[in-house]
Amino acid sequence: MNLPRLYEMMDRAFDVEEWWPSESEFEIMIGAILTQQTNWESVGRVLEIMRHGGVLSPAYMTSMDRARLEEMIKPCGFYRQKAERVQLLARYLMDTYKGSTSSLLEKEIEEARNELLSLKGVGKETADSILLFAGHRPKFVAAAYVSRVLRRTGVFDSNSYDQVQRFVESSFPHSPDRLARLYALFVQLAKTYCRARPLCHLCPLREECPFPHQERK
DNA sequence: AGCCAGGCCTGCC
DNA sequence: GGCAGGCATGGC
Repeated sequence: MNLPRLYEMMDRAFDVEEWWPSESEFEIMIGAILTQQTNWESVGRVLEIMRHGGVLSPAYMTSMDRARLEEMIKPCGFYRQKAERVQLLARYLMDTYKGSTSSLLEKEIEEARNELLSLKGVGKETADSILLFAGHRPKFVAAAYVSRVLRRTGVFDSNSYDQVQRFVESSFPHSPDRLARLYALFVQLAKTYCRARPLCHLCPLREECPFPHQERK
């Protein structure tokens, strides 16, 4: 098995259009933090409420009362950390770019990445998600799901974020759209059928599924 | 009734 | 550089 072939198989089996729905770059950035170790459906509900409340702008979020922000974020878990971190991000955008997200996202990519990484609560996966989905920049998100799928398919065996990222970026045609789609496909496959308890018998890849049909763990 | 979720930070080695 | 523990709510 190799990566282009795995991509074609997953692409035929899954529909990942509109996989990261959003109305603005800032909303994607906030969502990227809220979704850390958290079910996306919970995040979507919170974002919906925020959108409706007119909260989703750097200026407004910077000025918001912390306790009120925490209450809004509570359903996503880790709400104290996340409230602090989204507010720090908003404040950074205000102080550095007058609230313009594109000013950050359109900078030279490694420079933008390093700035994101310097923010509290923004690690590699979150920074790369923001660059890829909000900035449409060619950065692959080497999430845990990705290395899990690559290992089980025998395509690439490493748990190192940097190694997995380098592997994908160097062995796959990497326009932003393709990288985003590839990432979405990995997550869609892994979260649905290849967790701790594999559901291979339900997987739409069926006999084409490259995974060993494990029973458990 | 547990286990898991579209991670990150800190502290330690 | 890697690893353990903490962070917290909600869905299945």
